[in-house]
Amino acid sequence: MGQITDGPVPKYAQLASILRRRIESGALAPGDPIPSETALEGEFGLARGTIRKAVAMLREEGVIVTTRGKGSYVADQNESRAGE
Amino acid sequence: MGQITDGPVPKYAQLASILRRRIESGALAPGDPIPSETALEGEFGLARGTIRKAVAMLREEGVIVTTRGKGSYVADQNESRAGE
DNA sequence: GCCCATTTGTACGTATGTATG
DNA sequence: GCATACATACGTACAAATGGG
Repeated sequence: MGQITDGPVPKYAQLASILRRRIESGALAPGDPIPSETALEGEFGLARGTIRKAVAMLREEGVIVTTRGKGSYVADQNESRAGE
Repeated sequence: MGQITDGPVPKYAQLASILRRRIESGALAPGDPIPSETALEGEFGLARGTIRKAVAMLREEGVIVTTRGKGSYVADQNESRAGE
């Protein structure tokens, strides 16, 4: 479950989908921290650059908010979402 | 001597080799402190992240022992070494 | 106990090089 | 050429532990 597979869909897009589902399902609630890039590296066996691309997608969607030196957190529902 | 060079060998691996030699040669004896990360930055002109990778290698080899807030020290010879 | 400097630990930001399809 | 993916490397920020005064 939640495994990244080789195929036509880029790994970073797959990871973004997995994290997005965790949030939409409520497994990760607003204010909750997203696993760190290092943790996600270990969990999915991806390079950090790939992790960062996935996280950047969610950030652009307004799903998460990132603070340098601290981490990424699930955004509040009424937070502004780009491109909506 | 002991300089880090550009090339196929990663800088963190080069630094790990240099420190390992200092220990194996006796220049650093069991119980002796390893220079702090800041000191190694200055001595070798490397970023802290690179220093930390080298030190992590030696720690995994069981060559040194690290305590947060104190520093890293040359391990005793009969200290357990992973993967031996 | 409290401050403070030092040191390690953790985390994100950015850039570059290599390899592959 | 371009996007993907990995690895290396440097920079910056925040956090926690240690020890001295």
